[in-house]
Formats: sequence, structure tokens, C-alpha cells
Amino acid sequence: MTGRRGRPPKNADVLSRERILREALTLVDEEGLDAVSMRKLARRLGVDPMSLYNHVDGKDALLDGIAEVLLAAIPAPPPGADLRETMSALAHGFRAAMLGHPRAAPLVLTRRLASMTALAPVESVLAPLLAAGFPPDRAVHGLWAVVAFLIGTLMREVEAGPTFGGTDTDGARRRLADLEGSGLPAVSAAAPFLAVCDHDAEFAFGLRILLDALGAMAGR
Amino acid sequence: MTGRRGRPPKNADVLSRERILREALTLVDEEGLDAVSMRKLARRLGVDPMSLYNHVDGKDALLDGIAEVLLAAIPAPPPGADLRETMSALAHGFRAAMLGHPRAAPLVLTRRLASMTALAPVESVLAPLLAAGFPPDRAVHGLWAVVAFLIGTLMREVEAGPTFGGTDTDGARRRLADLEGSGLPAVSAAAPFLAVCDHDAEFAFGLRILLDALGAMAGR
DNA sequence: TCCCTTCGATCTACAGTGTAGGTAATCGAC
DNA sequence: GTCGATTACCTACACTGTAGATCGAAGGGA
Repeated sequence: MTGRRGRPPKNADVLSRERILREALTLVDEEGLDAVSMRKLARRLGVDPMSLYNHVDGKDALLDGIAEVLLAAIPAPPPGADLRETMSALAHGFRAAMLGHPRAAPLVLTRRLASMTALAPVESVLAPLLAAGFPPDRAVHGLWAVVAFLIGTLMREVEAGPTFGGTDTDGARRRLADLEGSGLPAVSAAAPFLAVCDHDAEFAFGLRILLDALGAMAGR
Repeated sequence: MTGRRGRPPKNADVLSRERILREALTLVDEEGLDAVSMRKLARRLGVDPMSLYNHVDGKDALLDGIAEVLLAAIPAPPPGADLRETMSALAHGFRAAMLGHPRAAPLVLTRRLASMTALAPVESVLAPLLAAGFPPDRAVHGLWAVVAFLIGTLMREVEAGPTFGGTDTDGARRRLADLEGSGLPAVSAAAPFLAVCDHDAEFAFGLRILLDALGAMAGR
């Protein structure tokens, strides 16, 4: 009655893993991670909740799937580039991919992904490091140092929410007052820079420091 | 019958915010974050679930509370130390605090905390940066770069779980085989170092790079 | 043509969740 | 003694993830 049972007629497949993941991602974009439930997702797809389980292994696997969609959006670095250009391009590509879906980004940043999708960028970073003369163990250390920085900054950036940027918003003013009245001298002195975050500048600063250090080590 | 109603007699308060947070933390330590529910926590405290709401604002506030307990465990750095010693001490203190409760650490690493507890370490880092001649905006950038690195490494470290360390475990062997058979040349070459993580060495490496860079900037 | 396996969508059901709203018992202050 | 505030308990509601069974169409052989 409510909806016909059994397999849908003909080749008109109602569901597919891709369709589910796409809809899930836009659901996260619109309502946030906490709003994701199998039932709500199914409702948006016009489908019974349990049907999702024919294409996805469960809620956790669904979230992993979204994470991989995000990771797949990182463009490959230009082929002829040197170490610094390659790492910079990948770092900016990663950041852009996360900022394109800020509410879904924690799925990438907080989960240990072991898929092929996650391995491609690793290869793109390791290759120039090895070519620059890094022994494999140091190359891996350098890779993880940069990855850690990326994860950390983006975590901060993405949790801040879009209302953190403006310098004259109500929130910023209140934060400024709180910091100045904290009684901590250094915090008070730096309060204007703590109250608002110039994420672009922070990202550039940290990335420059790290790439400088790696570049210096490559020279040795 | 099941339990007497109303306020408990005399000064024998059954519940308190501290007791709740303590029990919540050991619950997380024992069973992980997903296992935390108001009902289970109440059961362990021998109390009705709704009673918790008299001391804690809701589940989210409870988790924030646990995060602050973790943060409060970071020891203050030695007072007379210079920039590098101070930042190193705080970084190691932060790491030790997180590794002391690996399953609860994501609460600190993934939440934006705005409490006084979170501000104390910030002061401890900013003070020597400013004293070393950093202008406030650069000091804040340096602070966040180090914080981002800390968040990122600890995220990786804490999610890996305790079974990631050993070199001859089954998981390590399987990972090694996967990496070598990935078809990616750089990944294959560095596979032995990708399959197992020496977290201590990684942490030391990244921290050294960052502190070197900041030290060099302070000299200018 | 019939039969039979396979597959995907549906339905039911269950144990568990966070918490709003209401009630009763005890306290400190007057 | 009276009164408001505090605190523990109870009920109830809407919602979650998903195991298990069921049904109907598609496709392959005979």
C-alpha cells in the first residue's frame, strides 16, 4: 500500500552507493554531523531506512564513505614540481577540500582511513621527499609532521564555524572583553589577535615554517 | 521502594559535579566514548538518570567537563625556564595528559574549549614568546602552529590504539603487505616505516622542527 | 513456457538514547 | 511554623541503529 514491496520494476534502480553518499554529504552540509541518521537520510531519498543497508555496511561505513568522497576531491599536484611546490599544492588542496565541506571535515580529520583514496596523497608527498634525498624514515617523519599540522589547523578552523572570522561581530567583541579581563598578562596583551582568527594567515605561517625546515634538511 | 524519593537526608549529598565527572572519565577509560550514556553513567553511580541533570547541563556539557578535567592535569611549566624549555615542557605535559586517557583525549582535541582551564596553558606559552620579542600577532601565530601540531599528532596517536606500536604484531604485518602491494613506488619504498609508528620519535621530530623555527625567529 | 535462484526494497520489532515535565522530600532562612 | 530553594526520582516521548523476516520482480536454464 504505502509503497510497493519487492524489487523496483525494470532497470530503474532506486538506490546506489553513490546516490546515498551524495545525499548524505549534502545532508551533513545542510544540517551538520549530529543530524545524520539512517532514517532521516532514507526519508530524503524517498526510501525505507533498511534499504540503505543493501548498499552501505552500516552507519560507520557510511561516514567513512563520506570521508573518502572528501578525500577524493584533493587534486593531484602538478607533475613536474619540486618538493616545496608539491607539498604546498597538496596542503592547499587538502585545506580547500575540507573547507568546501566544513561540517563534514571532522570525518576526515578524526578517522583513521586505510583506503586507497587516502594513500594517493601520501604517495604524492613521499615521492618528492625521497627524491630530495630523505632517508625513508625521515621522509615518513616529515610527512606526518605536516599531516599533523594540517589536521590540527583544520580542526580548529572547521570547529570555529563561519561566525568566527569577522572582527566586529558580537561574538568577537565579547571574546575580546573576556580575554582582556582574564587577569593573565600575556593573554591580555595578545587579546586582539586571540579574539579573532585570520585562518589564512595562520595556515600560511605554519606551513611556511614546516616547509622551510624540511627544505633545510633536504639540503644537507 | 526502589529508592527513596526527594532530597537525601542531611549533609550526605549523593551526587556532585566532581563525582559525576570522575565516574564519567573512568567510564570513558574503560569502555570508550561511544559507551557513554547518561543512563549508564547514572547506573554506575547508583542514581536515577535524571538526577545527573541537577549537576550537569546535559550530555554535551558533561563531555566538556571531562575535557576540562583532562586539561587541568597539565602541569605548569617551571617558572624560570626560557622559551624553548617552556614550550617543550608544556607540549610534553599536554601529550602526557592525553596519553594518560587516550579514549577521552578526542574530547579535548575535537572541541573548542573556551574555559579558564584552557586559557592557563595559553598564557604559559604566550608569555615567553612575547618576552622573546615576538610581536603579539606573530606570537599568536606561533602558538597556534604548535597547538595545531599537538592536536594533529595526538589525534593520530590516540586513534591508532595501543595495538599499533609493536613491530611484529599481526596487524603490522598485514599493513606492511598491503603497503608494499599498493603499486605506489614511494609508498612501497617507505612501507616499513609507514606500517608501524614510533610515536615518540615522530612527536620529538615535529616538535624539534617547530621549536627550532620559532627559536630562529626570536633571534631576529 | 515454467521453475527457481538471486537480489533489493520493505516491514516489524527491539533495546537503547537524551531529556522535557512533574512530584516528593529535605534543607536553610525567616 | 512557614516558605522557597534544592535535589532526587518517576513517567513519558520522540528518536536512534539495525537484526530478521517477507515480498516481488529480474534473469537464467530446462
